[in-house]
Amino acid sequence: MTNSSLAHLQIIQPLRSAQNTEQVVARVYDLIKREELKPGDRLPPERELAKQLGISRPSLRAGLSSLISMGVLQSRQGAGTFIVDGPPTLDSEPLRLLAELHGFSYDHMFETRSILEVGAAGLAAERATGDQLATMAEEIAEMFAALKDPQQFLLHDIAFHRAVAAGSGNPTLATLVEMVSAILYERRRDTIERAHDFNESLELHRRVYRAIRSHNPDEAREAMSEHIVRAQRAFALEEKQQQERQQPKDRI
Amino acid sequence: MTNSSLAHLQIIQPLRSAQNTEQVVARVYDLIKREELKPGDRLPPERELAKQLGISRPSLRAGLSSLISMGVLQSRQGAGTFIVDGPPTLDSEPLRLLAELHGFSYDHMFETRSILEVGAAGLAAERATGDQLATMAEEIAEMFAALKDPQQFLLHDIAFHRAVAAGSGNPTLATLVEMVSAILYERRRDTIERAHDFNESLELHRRVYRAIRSHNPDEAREAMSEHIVRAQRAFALEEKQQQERQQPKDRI
DNA sequence: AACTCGAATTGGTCATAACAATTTGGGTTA
DNA sequence: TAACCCAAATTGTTATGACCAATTCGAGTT
Repeated sequence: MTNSSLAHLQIIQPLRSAQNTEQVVARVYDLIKREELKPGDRLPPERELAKQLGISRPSLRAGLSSLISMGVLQSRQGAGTFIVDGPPTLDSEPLRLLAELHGFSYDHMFETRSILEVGAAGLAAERATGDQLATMAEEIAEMFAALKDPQQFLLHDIAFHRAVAAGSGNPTLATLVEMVSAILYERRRDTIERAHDFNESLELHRRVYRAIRSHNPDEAREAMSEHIVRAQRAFALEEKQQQERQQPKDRI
Repeated sequence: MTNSSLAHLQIIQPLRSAQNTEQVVARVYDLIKREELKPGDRLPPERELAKQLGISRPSLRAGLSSLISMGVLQSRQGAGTFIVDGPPTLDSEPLRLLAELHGFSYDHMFETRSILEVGAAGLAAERATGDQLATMAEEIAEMFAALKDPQQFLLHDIAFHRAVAAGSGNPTLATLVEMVSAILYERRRDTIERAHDFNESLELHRRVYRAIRSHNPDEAREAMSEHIVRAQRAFALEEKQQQERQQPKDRI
């Protein structure tokens, strides 16, 4: 609270990036909006884009770099720069950095994830399409097949939750779910090892699925809430095991 | 669904930005983590940072540009580059671009905002500190004082919601609330004009506040939910008026 | 003691060049 | 003819160096 009392009343800071960077972002924004480009398409080469905008290539690259780190673009040396395709799979860097900067804890992330996913499950119970339900069922089947393979199980776990988020029919919500989950999943991928009770996890997923399929929002919310509480416990356990494995090493 | 079936199973793409950009991000991340730098501090000059990392200035700038657009850093020509201070007031650019890219609608954003803020209100009812409650009360008083001034009213409206989000005791959640709200508020700042019933809005805010103060999570959630539904209606109305004002002009 | 102004600092931009990975197309070969 | 291979073109990646613009800060002046 050292700021002036007006500082935190601002809605959005007027101009944070350099002028040229803003220009590049606006230009890409424009290309997308005019529908000259759609996800998967290739941007004009840097040299040409720079000429179009009347700026130098290093400046252009600063702008593109922003868009890449925000997960809007993706570059492949020799091939080109592309508009990111597929579902809104946001790169989690922004949140990860903010997390570090402000000392977010995993507990807070789980709490947030719970709020988002419980909401998504409720909406999915009202709106999920047949295709989306089929995807959920399919991923559950894959999870069952992967009971002995933690890494594989985790992948289908993710896919299931993604399907639920998509089933909410709300892309904004789905994107936020993705952002928060990505950090947690990535962490978990490193710690997950031995199979604690995946059967229980599978059963909880099934319960969520059944509730959504039978269009019961309250039950879907309740089931998802319960599921995430358990997931958080499993996560905490893995963290603890991880620490115990590392501690002796560090001590020597 | 044109991708291979494995593509959307990836958790996080391994390396999206250029190598040097990654290096810069990692370096700043590191400086923050080692607590050599804290919010508000100034980064070493670009020329020196570039030398430290053994990369060129343009490359360094591409990295810094990413961090600036993610709201982690802020540059002032002649002064230096600083770590953003204050509450996690995330620049909304990332979401705004994704919104454009995937065609998010305002309705979806409101729905998402509702899920987030209802959750935040519930948590705030359990955890809000005396200071945070005082801030909420203060902002409501300011809103009352600004009943005739839409722009001013909106600012204190924002501040109130920010206080509730802070009261949740969950910075992750608060940041997401900020991201989604920023887009909606910014849009509203442009359309808000004549005072439709601000008294009703004020009363709804009071109801939320009372519920939080009396530590009643269910009532807080219910009140916030109701409030946002009304806000969405007001927003839609303003959008409609805005269109009606513009349409005749465009037609001539 | 207050003010002014210019030099130093620092971010913002540009031009050019060289490098690395991918793509593409022509030529070769089976 | 079809498959393969290699070299040239394309395109992103990085570096060097220079100059501009805004801010900062201190020496000099009033």
